[in-house]
Amino acid sequence: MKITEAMQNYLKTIYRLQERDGVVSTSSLAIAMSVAAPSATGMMKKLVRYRTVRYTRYQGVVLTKTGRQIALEVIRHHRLLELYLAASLGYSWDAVHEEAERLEHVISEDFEERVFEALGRPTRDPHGEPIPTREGALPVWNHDSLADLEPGASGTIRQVRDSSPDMLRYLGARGLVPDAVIRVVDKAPFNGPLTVNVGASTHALGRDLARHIRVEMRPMLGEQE
Amino acid sequence: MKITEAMQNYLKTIYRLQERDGVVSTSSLAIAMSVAAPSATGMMKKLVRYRTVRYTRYQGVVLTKTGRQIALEVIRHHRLLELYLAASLGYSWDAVHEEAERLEHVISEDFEERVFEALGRPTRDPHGEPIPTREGALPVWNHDSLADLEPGASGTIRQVRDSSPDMLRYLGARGLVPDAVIRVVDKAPFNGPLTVNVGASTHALGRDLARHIRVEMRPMLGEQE
DNA sequence: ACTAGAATTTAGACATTCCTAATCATTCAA
DNA sequence: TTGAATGATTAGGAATGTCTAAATTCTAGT
Ligand SMILES: [Mn+2]
Ligand SMILES: [Mn+2]
Ligand SMILES: [Mn+2]
Ligand SMILES: [Mn+2]
Repeated sequence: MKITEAMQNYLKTIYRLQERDGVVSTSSLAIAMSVAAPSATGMMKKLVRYRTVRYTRYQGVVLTKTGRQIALEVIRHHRLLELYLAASLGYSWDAVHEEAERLEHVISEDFEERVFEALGRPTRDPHGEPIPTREGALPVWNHDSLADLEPGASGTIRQVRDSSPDMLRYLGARGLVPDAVIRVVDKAPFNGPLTVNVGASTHALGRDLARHIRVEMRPMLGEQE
Repeated sequence: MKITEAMQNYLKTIYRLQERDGVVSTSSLAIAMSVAAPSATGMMKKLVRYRTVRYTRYQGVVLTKTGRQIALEVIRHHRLLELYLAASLGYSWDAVHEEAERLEHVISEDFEERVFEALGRPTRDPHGEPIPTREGALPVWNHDSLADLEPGASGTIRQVRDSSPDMLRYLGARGLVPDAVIRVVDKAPFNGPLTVNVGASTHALGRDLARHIRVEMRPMLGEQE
């Protein structure tokens, strides 16, 4: 009754898709996992045997409580590792994901605990994502997407959502990282770019980029009428 | 043409047995790998296709140059990881092996390099075993087994050879670790225990234990007649 | 309500790595 | 020199995780 690495990856992916879509379809899962649809169907049957998902033919899957716990355990490993690689081994934030993706399945609980303590019991990873607790609790934040802010709005970047290393490098070079204070100067119409202020500099950001950035808004001054 | 984790483990084990025995028999390999003999035979055929071993039916195997390089690469990962776990995460020397055994197959060359530098380009692991260089060079030391020393002999412990966590804990608690200075006080006959001096204390060690300890002898005083 | 097209599942296959049972080769001792 | 014991290989099969091709089910548009 061992949870294999493949099973862990499916559970982790189902967790992510379920957050986004509710019930998870076989095809969306297959695409997210980069496998053919029948592979996903086959794995669903296996995950049912392990009581980690509820699955109805042609109707998609959702995680059981057990499945969610396993997913969160793997996500905890992943995010602790990302932070450890960045903080203790000097990895850049665009390089941590790939390495953590393989390590997450092989570290022991002892390793997890030592890293957790070495990092000072952190709660967020280098991209600002919350780190699940040992008990599998995960704070749900609902920050605004930078793409939804209007000119004049300002706040603090809280998360830069999973994106390509290239995009992360681009954003990082411009100071668009968690905890940076940001202000929207302008927002061009027709899905045009946002002009934003970060620190001393100003940047034009396409909507695709802006959508990946989550901001905790500061209440706007002079809006209290 | 990917070298799988199973292949890496076989190559590593063949390397170790070849150092000890020369040509490696299927059965000794199977025992060392904790698999049935047919599994070892099957893997030999596969390793031949990858040109990592030379194998003649009923005659055993030896590594090719390629096979040896791969084995040393994995051993480098293993020993760097053992040292890193001990030095940077506070693992005790009896716990590092198990964790390194799984991590060694999944770390990147980048991770290897960063750990190597973080540790100050080390040359020996927590058990005193030499760490192969990036290029796959490995110094061959020929230290004496503590079991072979005679009363009066003294020297420095250089290696404590692969043994059980229990044994390592026992030896560690008594200061019998690499770089410790040791002197043989007495050696009981009939395969009896050795009485040794380490630091300020004296211990009686059975031959089985003593065989695992490798010592660099100091030339004995007053032996120059 | 039908039906075409999309989504999903089933069928069958392959690569890995391991196993047990049976067969074959080697070796050593009489 | 021969045959029994030991060691090694072959034969056949299971589990895992993937694939393509074919069949099935669902869903929307008419
Ligand atoms: Mn854990
Ligand atoms: Mn992350
Ligand atoms: Mn390496
Ligand atoms: Mn070691």
